[in-house]
Amino acid sequence: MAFATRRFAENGFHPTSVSDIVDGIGVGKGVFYWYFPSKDDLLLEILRQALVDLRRCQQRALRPARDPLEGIELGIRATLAWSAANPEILRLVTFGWTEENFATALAKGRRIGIADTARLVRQAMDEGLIEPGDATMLATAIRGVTDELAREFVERGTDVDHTVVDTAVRMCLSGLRGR
Amino acid sequence: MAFATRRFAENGFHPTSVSDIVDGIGVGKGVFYWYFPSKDDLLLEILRQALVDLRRCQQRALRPARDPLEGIELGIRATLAWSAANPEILRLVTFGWTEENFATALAKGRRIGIADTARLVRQAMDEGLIEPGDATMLATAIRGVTDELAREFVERGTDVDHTVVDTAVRMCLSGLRGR
DNA sequence: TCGACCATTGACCGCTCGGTCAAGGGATCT
DNA sequence: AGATCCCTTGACCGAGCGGTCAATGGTCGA
Repeated sequence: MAFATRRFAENGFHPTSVSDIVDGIGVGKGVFYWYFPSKDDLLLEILRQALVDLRRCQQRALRPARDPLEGIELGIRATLAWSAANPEILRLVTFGWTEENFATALAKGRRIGIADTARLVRQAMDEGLIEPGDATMLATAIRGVTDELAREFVERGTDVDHTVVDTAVRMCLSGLRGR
Repeated sequence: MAFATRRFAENGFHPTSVSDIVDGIGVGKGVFYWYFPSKDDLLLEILRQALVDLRRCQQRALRPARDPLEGIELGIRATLAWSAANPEILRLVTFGWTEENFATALAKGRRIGIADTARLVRQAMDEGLIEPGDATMLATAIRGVTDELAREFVERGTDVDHTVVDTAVRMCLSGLRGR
């Protein structure tokens, strides 16, 4: 799976053949189909595991938060750190959105992620930390900032340094606090 | 090109064959290769035209702006309106990022778009409307908000109503104005 | 020592793909 | 009428794909 992830990310999913993968790791083709029912299922499995891993990272990261806004901040930082550490996965996710059977799996993960954030946003509203509003939409916007910055810096090959992370955090938090 | 755009968006680029396209519009295969050197070039051409069209829309939209921040706002609104009007293109763009020869074309368009925004941000800094900072990075974050919200609503099939646009605008502007 | 069984091999299959090209309209000009 | 040129056709091609499977190690319990 690690090797396939790398190849898919470098070459694209369709242009990378099953033969490429098995030849690359020096095994026969049969062994691939012994462990995976199809090439599509391989990618699905890679995506599923990645989403689970990301969410676990986020949850672990925001545990020490003392209030919802700090939780959001820690979540953003964790997401960016994870993205920086898994650039290949990001490319696969991007591709996944362009074909239906992968997109449905991703949509599930995204709904979950946004719901996680929205819960924190709603808490912040309840505690009077920010003005009331559509929590889900705000959570979507936050995801937008983090996703795009992550994508940008993965692409540029730059390490995600503090400046970027701080920008993302500041934009999201002051965006939440409203005009 | 219109038909191919639709098919690519629905089915994915690789799963849609040239035969699908020419059969779909009722012409022979030869006529395709008379007008396009290859299937890849067709997609490249679609993307190139789309990026040009988007930029033209943005430029036209922000002409009546009286100050840089208003320019940014009008640009965001124009981008979201265009995205809502061209959902298929958005899918193709997403796919394009996953394969190198399309990604390079897109990267060029993105650099241009971010530079356009960054110029406005820098102007706003010079005029003292917002605090100084890294204009390009802020422009990147703005693009993140708009892209993601656009993608979200295109996907949900919902029309982009005023609430969404206003949220995007508010997040970006108050994000710019800083803490 | 000998099956039983899990894991592995890679030649092979049918199929579809992107791309080619000889042949054939059908305007337009001479 | 004939020649020229532009556009169009669709049968055809080699290549490479995802996926199969009979054959074959290699390991371990009896």
